[in-house]
Amino acid sequence: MKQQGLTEHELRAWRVSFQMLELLRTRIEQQLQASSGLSNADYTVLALLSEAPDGRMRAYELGREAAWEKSRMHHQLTRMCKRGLVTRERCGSRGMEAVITAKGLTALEQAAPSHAQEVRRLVIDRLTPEELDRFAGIATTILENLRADQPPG
Amino acid sequence: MKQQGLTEHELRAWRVSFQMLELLRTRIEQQLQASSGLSNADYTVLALLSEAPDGRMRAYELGREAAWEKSRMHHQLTRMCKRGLVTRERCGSRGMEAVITAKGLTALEQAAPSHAQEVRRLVIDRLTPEELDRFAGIATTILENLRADQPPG
DNA sequence: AGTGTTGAGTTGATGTGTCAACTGAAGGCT
DNA sequence: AGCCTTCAGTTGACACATCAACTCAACACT
Repeated sequence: MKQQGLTEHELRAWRVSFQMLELLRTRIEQQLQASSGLSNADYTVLALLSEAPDGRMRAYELGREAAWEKSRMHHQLTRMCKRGLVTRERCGSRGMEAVITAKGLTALEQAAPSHAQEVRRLVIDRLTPEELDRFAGIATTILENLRADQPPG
Repeated sequence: MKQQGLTEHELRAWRVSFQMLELLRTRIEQQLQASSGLSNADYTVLALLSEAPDGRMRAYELGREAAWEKSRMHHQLTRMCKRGLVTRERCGSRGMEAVITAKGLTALEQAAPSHAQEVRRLVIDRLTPEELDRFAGIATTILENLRADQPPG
């Protein structure tokens, strides 16, 4: 288990990448919050539900799709229930379904255009189509590796 | 202010990139936390301080370097003070300096190798040198744009 | 029947991040 | 002098994320 540090070059590449991630994340979050009162987490859940048949999905499926821990999803759904964006329904003996409400759907539809515009403004329009494709390709490579990887060997 | 939605292609590129970011962030965080008890935020602050002359830096400078809000930095330093990783010192009449402690430096040095190894394992070793450079280049482009951009017009 | 395991969901404690509102010194302006 | 603005820092409330521990039904095994 040798652990070689990073070279200067690699360290710089990593830091700029990581800081970009962080800053991009907070900007997207702020824009969403300010324009629609939804958090990124809210938006993710609403988008997943809105694309599912009947706007309903099992909690564990939501967790799998979003790559979230189950308790994170639980707390999130609790908060969203309180605000009337989704409801919970029993499903079989050991299951729970989340269902998007009319209010949730409205909120999503109201938030979507400016969210898309912000993504475009901050990322997509800054890159050539080739750069975007390369970026997505690299992201896919890393993501697949992350998914195939058990957290602490 | 027309707001064109994203194409299917762009949406997929965005989603895979965003999810990669999220998952990478949590994995790095977990590895750090498990191996050394430091959070990513702790590590960032300690790394910045350790590279500064005398291991000390003004709070607002730390905030600027890390691209954090001032209250985020304040809360973070408060928590780190409580754990003995840094101390605070008055600096002039309206200033505050954060100083890394021996304990903080030890924690950083102990955490660094396995952190670097994890970054290498999850990202750097998955990409060819050309891919890493392209990735860093794209990140730089986006980061510069983010920095030059006032949040909401 | 009894035992053990797995999987979905829940809970509470704690740590982390954001926002708005505040203090208090410095500096500018008339 | 008086007033205004800016800047660094502080505070408290709240939202969000993570972890460990728990419930309870389903399933497997003997």
